[in-house]
Amino acid sequence: MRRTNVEPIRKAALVNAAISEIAQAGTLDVTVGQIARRAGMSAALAHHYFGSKEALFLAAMRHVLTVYGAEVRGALALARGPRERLDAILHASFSATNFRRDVVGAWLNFYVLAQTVPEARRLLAVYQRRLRSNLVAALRPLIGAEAGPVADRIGAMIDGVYLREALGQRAPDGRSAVALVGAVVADALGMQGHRPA
Amino acid sequence: MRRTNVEPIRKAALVNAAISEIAQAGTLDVTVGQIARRAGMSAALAHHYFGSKEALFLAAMRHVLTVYGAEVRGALALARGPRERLDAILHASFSATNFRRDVVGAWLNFYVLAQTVPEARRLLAVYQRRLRSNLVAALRPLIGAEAGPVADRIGAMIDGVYLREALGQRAPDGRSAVALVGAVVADALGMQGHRPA
DNA sequence: TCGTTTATTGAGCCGTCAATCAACAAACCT
DNA sequence: AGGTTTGTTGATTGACGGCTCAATAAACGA
Repeated sequence: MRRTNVEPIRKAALVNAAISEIAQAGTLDVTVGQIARRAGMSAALAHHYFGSKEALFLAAMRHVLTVYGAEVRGALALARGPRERLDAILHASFSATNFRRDVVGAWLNFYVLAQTVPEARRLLAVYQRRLRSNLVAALRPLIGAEAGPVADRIGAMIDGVYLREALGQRAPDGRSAVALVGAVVADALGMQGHRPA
Repeated sequence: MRRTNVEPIRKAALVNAAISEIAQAGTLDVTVGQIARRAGMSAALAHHYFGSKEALFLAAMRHVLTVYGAEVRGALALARGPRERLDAILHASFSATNFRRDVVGAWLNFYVLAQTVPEARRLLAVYQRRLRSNLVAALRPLIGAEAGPVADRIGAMIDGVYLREALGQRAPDGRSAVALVGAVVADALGMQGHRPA
């Protein structure tokens, strides 16, 4: 066995470079060469490690989803009670690591990719299912049967805030994003009992 | 002067074809040739009328935004009172013409385009400003100073529902989309007086 | 009829980019 | 040292797509 196993290092560098480049130029214009240069190696090496441009994109997407998932799980583990679980999900979604400009830009491009590439579609579907199930689990003790519909609202809201951030001219602000979604959550919880349906 | 001025006809055909093709393949893979073929003409003619691929994309984007804007204005003209104005905006946003799969797909790609092309960014910014100002105008008589923040929530919610629809496997359902956003609106309006902040 | 304007296209140039390959470099083992 | 595995790249290829252009067809006016 080699002493320095460079493969994972190279792959990680390429994945990070891909995220940045994709966010900046879109999957449309970004070339393997650009990504490789940013990662400090030749285009040939990128092909050597990932085989194809598409495979590299999917790896980048998996990485973003993995990091996000890990952060959510970590925050949930510390939460005591349903309200804290909700807060944990929101804060993880808009944390400094996930709510960065380039990551948000990459997300947007992944959505576009998902319209064509089945594997990308599958990955996004997994993310959405997990998010929904986490939300429902936290909401159920608070509002019972309403948990499903309310989870759908919050989920759409999170995606919407992400989408808008991709276009915003100023740097992403996790705090205000949490406040925005948090208001919807508070409304939905507060309405319990005030209205029949 | 020619009897039949084909130019506007050709341009409209190209714009519609572009929307469909973009939604299906993304701005990445779609070629001018594909769009032109769908519109029933040669790629050379598409270049003749629009000059460049990017100009064609922007024309398609303008068309989508124009149709949407006209529909909102039309619905607002018929509305009596703030509540009906809110409903009018929602229904126009998710009407059968705007909430079609290919149109939603095109929207998504326009967002990506806006990350690189300044003119696309400008167009999206105009759309967002108009939507917000319409929402605020309708909300102000109902909730006063809260109109601004609530409009931001509803706006993000609409975008989020659009985004999710682009990925959904079943056909877009305007009714359920209106219900989703409508619930947030109802919550926000209902909360008036129940909470201090 | 004939020239002029308008509409349209096939062919091709030019550039780009994903992917391949053969060769080189370096670390390791024996 | 010699050989083998691992890491890396420049050069090349093959394909493709945006865009141009010269040429054709058709509609019109005089």
